[in-house]
Amino acid sequence: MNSKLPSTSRSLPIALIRAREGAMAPIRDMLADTGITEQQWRILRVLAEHGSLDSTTLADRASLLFPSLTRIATKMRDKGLITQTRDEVDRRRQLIAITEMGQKFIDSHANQAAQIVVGFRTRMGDENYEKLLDLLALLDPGPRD
Amino acid sequence: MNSKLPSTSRSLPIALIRAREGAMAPIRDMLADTGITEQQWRILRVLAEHGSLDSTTLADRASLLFPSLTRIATKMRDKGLITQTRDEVDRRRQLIAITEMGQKFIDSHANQAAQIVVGFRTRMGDENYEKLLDLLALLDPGPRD
DNA sequence: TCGCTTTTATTGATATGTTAATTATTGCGA
DNA sequence: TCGCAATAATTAACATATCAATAAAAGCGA
Repeated sequence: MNSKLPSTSRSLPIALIRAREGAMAPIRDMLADTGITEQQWRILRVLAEHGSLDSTTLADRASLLFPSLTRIATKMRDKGLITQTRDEVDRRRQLIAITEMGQKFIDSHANQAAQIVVGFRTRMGDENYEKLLDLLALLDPGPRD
Repeated sequence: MNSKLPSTSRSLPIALIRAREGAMAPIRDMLADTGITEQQWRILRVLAEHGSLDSTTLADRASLLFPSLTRIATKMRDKGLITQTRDEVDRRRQLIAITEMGQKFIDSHANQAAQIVVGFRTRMGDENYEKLLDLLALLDPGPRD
């Protein structure tokens, strides 16, 4: 038999997927009917926090693959949420910044988003919440300068 | 400003995504060039563990949405990895079982997959590993009852 | 400067995620 | 039994994930 393999109920990848579903559900609810997707929300959050960023850094911070970012950014630019400008020094590079409209969207949902976080902290306990973030960081592969 | 929102570097959803990337990377490497995707591997794993299952239960155990399962199952049947049979009592339902070919694929990769798990346990420490699974379970939204 | 390599970004092709609409059965109450 | 709500599965439509291939610009050594 395959007693070598752990039960799928204790499988780390599956546990991570299910946890993500649970963590994202309230945010998904918040974004429903706004026309903003989960990934677009992440991009706006990162830009609001760090200001203008080059594409590579933005993709890393928002945990998106580059090709995904390319396509999402095009849509967000068309919707007026971000701007894309060529780096005049290195014309291969591109700088992405949040627009006033994008910032307004963040502002108008900041309270609700913060409440969602409070909800999880309350539900799990502050200590567990912090511990979980620390343990997850151990699995984090990417370089986060 | 948005000091209400946590830094994206301590964002639970982003941490979960990045952790999943880290956890899946070795499995992705293992499956590369086999023609079996990550999701197909999960389905085979669940079927090998539980035997024949109806679609709804399978989707839940493999953490897949129903429409995704429909498409993936069709491909897996065409490849000879699983079988799909109508429930004769309730013709709406469908039973899915692993084939001998599917089981062989599991068997031929069980050792390698088990080694990957050992690697993570070693890297994080057994105690942390178990603790992480317990904490993730707190976020699990649970089966659709 | 020329040619080659590297880096950055886009595009292509396929698979999956996600919600809504649709179809096929079943179950149930008037 | 008829009609309709509920369930299981599929299909549609769009967005994203993922890897491969390509294009464009920059860097670099002969």
